[in-house]
Amino acid sequence: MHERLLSSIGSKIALNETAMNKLKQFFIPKKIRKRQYILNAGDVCQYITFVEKGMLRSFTVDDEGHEHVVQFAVEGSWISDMASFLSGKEALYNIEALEDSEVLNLGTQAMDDLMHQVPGMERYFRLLMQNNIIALQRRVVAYMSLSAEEKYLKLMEVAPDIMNRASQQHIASYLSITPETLSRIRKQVSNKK
Amino acid sequence: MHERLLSSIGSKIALNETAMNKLKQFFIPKKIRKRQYILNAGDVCQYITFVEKGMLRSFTVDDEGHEHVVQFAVEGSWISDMASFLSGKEALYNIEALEDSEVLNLGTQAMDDLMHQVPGMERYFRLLMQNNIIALQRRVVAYMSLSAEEKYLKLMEVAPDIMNRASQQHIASYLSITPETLSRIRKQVSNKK
DNA sequence: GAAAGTACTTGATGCAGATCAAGCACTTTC
DNA sequence: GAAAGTGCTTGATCTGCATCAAGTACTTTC
Repeated sequence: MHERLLSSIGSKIALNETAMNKLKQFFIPKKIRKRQYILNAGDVCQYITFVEKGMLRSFTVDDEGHEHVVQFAVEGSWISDMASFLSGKEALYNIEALEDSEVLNLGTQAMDDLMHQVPGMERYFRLLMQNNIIALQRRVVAYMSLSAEEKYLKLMEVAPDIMNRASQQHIASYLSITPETLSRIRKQVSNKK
Repeated sequence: MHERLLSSIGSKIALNETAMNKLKQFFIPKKIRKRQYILNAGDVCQYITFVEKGMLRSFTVDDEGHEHVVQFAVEGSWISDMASFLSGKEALYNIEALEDSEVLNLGTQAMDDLMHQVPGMERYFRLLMQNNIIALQRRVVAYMSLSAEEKYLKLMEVAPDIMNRASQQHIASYLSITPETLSRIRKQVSNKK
């Protein structure tokens, strides 16, 4: 149940057997079923969640009732409403399982303790955050400079796994285009070859 | 020359006199003039830069030659091409001073040493990165769900200082709209009152 | 296996914001 | 202080993608 977690952390910082065993204890394992929510907008986000198996998405619903996918999380990645998790304020995002999934939840206090008690964990999280920023900046630039088709092709190139596993609606929402447009783009792209 | 830096760090972690003095030594102070570049796309980004005074922007130029402002940095904030700084690969962004400015540069090695030698700095940077992520996610959602006018009003609300100090072109670029559209929006908004 | 729900496709139409173009105001230069 | 450069405004036109609408295919339910 913790293989992915340990290999993710182990790839960035050195971990001995003792550290590994200690580490595990801070996390709460949980199985969630497809369509199940682990966070509802308006609640306070209690955990930062590591995905061992399956796939989740975070999304907001705007004033017109349109959904916007903020993030997909597959095996080996983290998901949360960080603003809410860190501040204790109401979450803006919902988090929903897109497949039956297994996750490891880390609470606020547990995260603090973990960083104090297991050497290197502060560093691990810093590196994680850094990589996250790089990815987010790229996404911002993509939204600013690319057409619908270009965004689609770029995502295809960067995250083909997501393209295969997520529904077209959700991919469209992530790219910030309508499902209709995505459908037309797909047709066009497949005709070109 | 280091007041802003020390107060920024001091607000997130405890710093005694000794730590403060030690800290300063890792940074290279530099004065830059308006329009001067401190990073050119294609070079490797050597520093993460703290702004003591003035204002800078990072931006990319796309295939059609259009500029896109990724970030504004005013007093008390950091700016860099993080992907390049961390990986040693070619930078995608340019960084340019929008006013005469004073900055403190932190090199890769210096950053590492700083985190090892001054307690709490690892934590400081983690917190910095976290807040950055929250802001970036908000920006992504804004791009996805808001109209040009709404994005303008939101930025006005969140960062009125930037609206006053940056040129209209740069603000338009940051909002990912044309200067013409921004001009029209401004007129509209001022008429409404 | 009929019925209802859900996901994707395809077509017709509309619109927010881009592009193109020209003019105005202010600032820098020598 | 004339000339050139730079930034903002305003108008006319164009366009990529959204919206609305209807149809098809596949999946779930009992």
